Amino acid sequence: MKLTSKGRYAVMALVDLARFNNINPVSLRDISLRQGISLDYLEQIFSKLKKNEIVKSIRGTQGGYVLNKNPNDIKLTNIFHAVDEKVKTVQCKKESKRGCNGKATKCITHNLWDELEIHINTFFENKSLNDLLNNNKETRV
Amino acid sequence: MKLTSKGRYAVMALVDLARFNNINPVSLRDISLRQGISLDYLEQIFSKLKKNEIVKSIRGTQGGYVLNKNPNDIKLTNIFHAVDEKVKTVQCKKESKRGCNGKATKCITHNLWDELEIHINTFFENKSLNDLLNNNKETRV
DNA sequence: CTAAACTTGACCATTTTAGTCAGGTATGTA
DNA sequence: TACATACCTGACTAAAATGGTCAAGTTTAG
Repeated sequence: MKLTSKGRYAVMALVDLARFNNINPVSLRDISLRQGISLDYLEQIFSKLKKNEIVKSIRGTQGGYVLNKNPNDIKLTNIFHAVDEKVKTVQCKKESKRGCNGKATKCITHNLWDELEIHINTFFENKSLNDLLNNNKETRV
Repeated sequence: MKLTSKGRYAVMALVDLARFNNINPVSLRDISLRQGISLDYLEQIFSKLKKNEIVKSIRGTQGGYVLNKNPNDIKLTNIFHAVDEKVKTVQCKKESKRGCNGKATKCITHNLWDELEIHINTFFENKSLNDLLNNNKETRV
């Protein structure tokens, strides 16, 4: 069980973006340099963030990206959802007719995984981009 | 971010085992049939569970596996640890000298991933095999 | 009109996952 | 003692996911 780097990068990039958000659009090139993330990969990620209306793009010279919402209203759960980072514990949910493992009933640990998903998602829903900004200010050396 | 099936199977198999534990050793063959998990794969998993002293094996005809501890003392965290299912959010911890992404400092979201790991691990530490047994009894159809 | 920056989609090497396969070894029972 | 049952071990592998790169655009400020 691990987080993919797509999700990690998305959050890192958005925190970076949020820091400079008030002044100017931020170019992916800058984020790439500051955060050490490949430019091409960032483009894939921001394409998804834009589709999900988390950021807006401004084209042309001096263009870049800006947040499309208040940092307080951007929850981690929104970010992860945008880049297809989902908390998935059970496969069994797919086949709605049959239970898990092709049996007629739910697998004996089904409830557990449901609980776990809720537990993790709760964490993501309560954490906003703004929380991260503050947390980072406090603890930065 | 998802759970691997090795971890899921380990928990499923142990719940199955715990149900019949008081009477006789349970053969992997039976678990395989009841839970729809490949026998060969189960053997890999139980080899690890045994190394971690979660189960004991009894060889020969009528042999099988039994729990090595009270179901109350087997926490999910023990099971996952045994089968190498770990909650991993940050890569950055590996290179202790340098920070994340080869930079000198911690990445700006480092604290977040630490918090998340703790959040998830807490869940696993508080859940025992016994909890699962009871939970399953209540909700089974 | 040109350089900076966004946009899109195809492509790919590596790693992980989720097993299978092919051999064993130990032991209770007939 | 034979043999069936069940554990034991390690090598192997197909398929999927990951973590990107590459190429070829389009848009717009200056």
